[in-house]
Amino acid sequence: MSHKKYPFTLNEQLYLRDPERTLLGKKMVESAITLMDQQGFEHLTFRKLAAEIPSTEASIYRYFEDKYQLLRYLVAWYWEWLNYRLDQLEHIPADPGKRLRQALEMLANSAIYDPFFAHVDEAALCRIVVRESPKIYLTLDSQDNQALFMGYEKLLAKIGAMIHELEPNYARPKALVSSLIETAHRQILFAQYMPRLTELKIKDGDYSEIAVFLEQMTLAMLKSPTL
Amino acid sequence: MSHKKYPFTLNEQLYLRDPERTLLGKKMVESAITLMDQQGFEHLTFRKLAAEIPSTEASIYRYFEDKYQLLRYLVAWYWEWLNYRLDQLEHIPADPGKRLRQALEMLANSAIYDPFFAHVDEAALCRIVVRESPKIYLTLDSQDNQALFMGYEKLLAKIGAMIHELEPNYARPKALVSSLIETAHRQILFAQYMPRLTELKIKDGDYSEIAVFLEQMTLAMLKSPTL
Amino acid sequence: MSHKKYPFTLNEQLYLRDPERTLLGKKMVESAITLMDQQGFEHLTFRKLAAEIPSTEASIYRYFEDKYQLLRYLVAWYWEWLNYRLDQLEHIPADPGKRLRQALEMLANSAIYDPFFAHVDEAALCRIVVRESPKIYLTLDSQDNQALFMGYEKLLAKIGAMIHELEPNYARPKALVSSLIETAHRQILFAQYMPRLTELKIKDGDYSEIAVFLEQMTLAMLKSPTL
Amino acid sequence: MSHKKYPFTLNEQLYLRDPERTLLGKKMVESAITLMDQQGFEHLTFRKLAAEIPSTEASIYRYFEDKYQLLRYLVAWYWEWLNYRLDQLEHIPADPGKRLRQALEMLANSAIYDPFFAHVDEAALCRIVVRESPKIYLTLDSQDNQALFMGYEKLLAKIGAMIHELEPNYARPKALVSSLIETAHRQILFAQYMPRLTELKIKDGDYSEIAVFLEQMTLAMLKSPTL
DNA sequence: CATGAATGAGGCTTCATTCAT
DNA sequence: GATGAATGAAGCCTCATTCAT
Repeated sequence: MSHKKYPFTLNEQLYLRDPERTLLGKKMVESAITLMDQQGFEHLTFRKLAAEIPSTEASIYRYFEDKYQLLRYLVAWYWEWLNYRLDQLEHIPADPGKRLRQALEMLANSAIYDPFFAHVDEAALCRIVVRESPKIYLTLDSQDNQALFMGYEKLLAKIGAMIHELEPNYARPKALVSSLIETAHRQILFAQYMPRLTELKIKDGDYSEIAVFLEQMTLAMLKSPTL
Repeated sequence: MSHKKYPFTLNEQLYLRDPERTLLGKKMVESAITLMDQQGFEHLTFRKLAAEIPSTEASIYRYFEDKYQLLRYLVAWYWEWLNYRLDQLEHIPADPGKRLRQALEMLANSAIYDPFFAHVDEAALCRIVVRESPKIYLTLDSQDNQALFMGYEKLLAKIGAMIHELEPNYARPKALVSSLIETAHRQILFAQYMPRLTELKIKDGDYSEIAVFLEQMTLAMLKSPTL
Repeated sequence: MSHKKYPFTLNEQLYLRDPERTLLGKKMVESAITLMDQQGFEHLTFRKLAAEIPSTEASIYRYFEDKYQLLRYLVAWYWEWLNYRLDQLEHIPADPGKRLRQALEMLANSAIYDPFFAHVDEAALCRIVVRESPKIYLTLDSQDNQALFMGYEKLLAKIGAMIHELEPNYARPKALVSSLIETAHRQILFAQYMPRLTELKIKDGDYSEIAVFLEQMTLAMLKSPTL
Repeated sequence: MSHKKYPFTLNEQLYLRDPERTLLGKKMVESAITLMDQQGFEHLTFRKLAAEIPSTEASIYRYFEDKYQLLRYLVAWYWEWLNYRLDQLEHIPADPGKRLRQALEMLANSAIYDPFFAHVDEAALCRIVVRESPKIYLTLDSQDNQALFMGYEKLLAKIGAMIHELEPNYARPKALVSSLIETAHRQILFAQYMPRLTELKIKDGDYSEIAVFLEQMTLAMLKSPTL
């Protein structure tokens, strides 16, 4: 397990000891996701995490400075994972419109389990990112900021490039793609927990209504004359 | 001050004693907004809040069960305030398109100070809503949920009705309006704190780029054939 | 109600304002018994009591200095009530042995509701006395002590006199009667909550096994040569 | 000290970390007994206990869940200690009557210091048991109950067996022995703090009057025909 | 490298009491 | 005489972190 090549790497600022390199570290990540998802980041403590693993608080301190670094690690992991999935798609040759549509579909499915990473519950991780990341944005110093949003920026760049292929003159690709990403997250959240705030539905793990909404928004914006 | 008619009322579930009815209560709201904005909800404690007012923890507990209820109060206040502002706009007779444009402009300006409520720093409150509300969504039982999102739903209904006037056949007004609201919040956040994630800029309190982006998105969606 | 002649009076040290003289006062006594029985004296507070009545903390302070005085009031009330019941029995002329037996039976039934005092749940009050009175014994200064145990001493004197009639030479009537009283309390407690500590049973409110045990103990002691 | 074999063990439900195994734990027990005896269980707090040791509240919480578990620990310790003392007596071969008399004498002396347990003030502990245990009886769920009263039950069984040797047909040995135990406690209490409730006296640590009273009660009951 | 133990600081909440009406 | 509001002090408990093994 620890010998399998890991398909992406995270900045060293995001941990003290790389949790992917030991079994104990992987359990930390796994349990941290479970606990944060269930109780919220605010109520996570190293004591509870240690009890869940089970291990000791002191052991966790060897891997992460504090729970904030652990959260940053998870959020950064999430963005890198989306990039990794996007890269997988690009192996498939296709016309620009189809590739963009696939990318949007992937965003709509951003809460879906990836068996390649056995110890990560991506659906739970996505909920964590949705809930907690706005808070991180406003707390960070620029150092941490860099490490965290490299993944987000790469994503904007890649999907922005697809847009450029389709509509070379579109003026605000980053604003559009970041809106698409955030809209995907929000509409998934609303569909699942506050159905009175949207008409979109998720039925039995089928996110196609979300995907269609994103596609519609994208196409409309690209055709629309920039005001 | 206490005789001035308050233009909207909040559900009784949102407090123990109505903070609008006493000077002490208003100070609580004012200081809570300041502290939450500066340190984040997680780091707010009634002890710190009491020190800021200044008063005592025990006094605050007479008004709010805990800091979670206080946060729910603030978020609900925010949505009711947006409704109130929207109602102000509607007094002005205008053609449907112009009224919708005014509504979107108001959303783009949702972080702007309203002198009518002297003790509320709306810009700070908006940041709080952006940062903390996703967390509330996932923590609530349905009781609290109701009280909290009545304001949000009313907003969707009102702007939805404007859309209906312009485009009676549009199929997903709630999904569209909730996306517009959330996009407004996000783009404001990105423009201010993570400028590498969007091209939109806010210059000297001028939110017009945000407003234009929202209008463009709206018009594009309404013209676009529903897929 | 407040005009009905009260059949016994309590020392003025036991209250600030006589609770028997107002409806509010009676509710205090009634609710205090309920709460102390259910949650224990330690967890009783004037706030909870006020909420139960319902009234305010400040009102209760008009009647009792603090919860300790309230407890002393209740315990003293209990002993006076037992005296009152004993006096009722003595109205019935009977032979000494029968009268003593009736007294013991009354002790065995000390947890039984007396409809004359509508606002007092004697069974609950008895549990309170059993649970809390040992604590009072060791906390009191002699002033309070006097007021509290007058009732207990009168009871010892009365039943001691009956014993004297039967067995004029018995040397330790107070030790015997106080043991009987305490044994009654304890065996009732054990029968109800810790049945593995005694063979005695209480079936459907029938305390006769307890009564028989007390009678047996009394008779045996009186016949036995004092060592 | 930690190597000396401890002559009895307490159920694991009665603590989080065994206080007998560390110096800090022993100090907790010692100081808890002192404070509870002086101020009463109700006024004991982990803060005060920590100050007395001296240590911190957090450290105490590693040993005991709360002060209720600490009280349960002490009460259970007390009953196990009586059993231990009874077992010591039984090493001495003797005729049944003499052994029973020795057992009763031990009960009458249940407040006497045992130098084997240097950190336990048994006289204080006995007062605590007398004052506080009735309260525990009525608060317990059955789980805790089991752990607490195993010691009491064992005591009843052992002394009950002695009675059986003397009077094989006696019908209610548990009721008798539990009454003897409780009478011992009560008469000691009365003799020391409320001398007007009993003729029995304790002079200079001489509990023989109590012992004689218990013996008399026992013999009388055993000779008495069961009603 | 991992663990068991300890603890200063601070979180959340309630209490007991008083004051003004 | 009764009530509503306010508050200093203290309750209970957990956290974040360090140290020694």
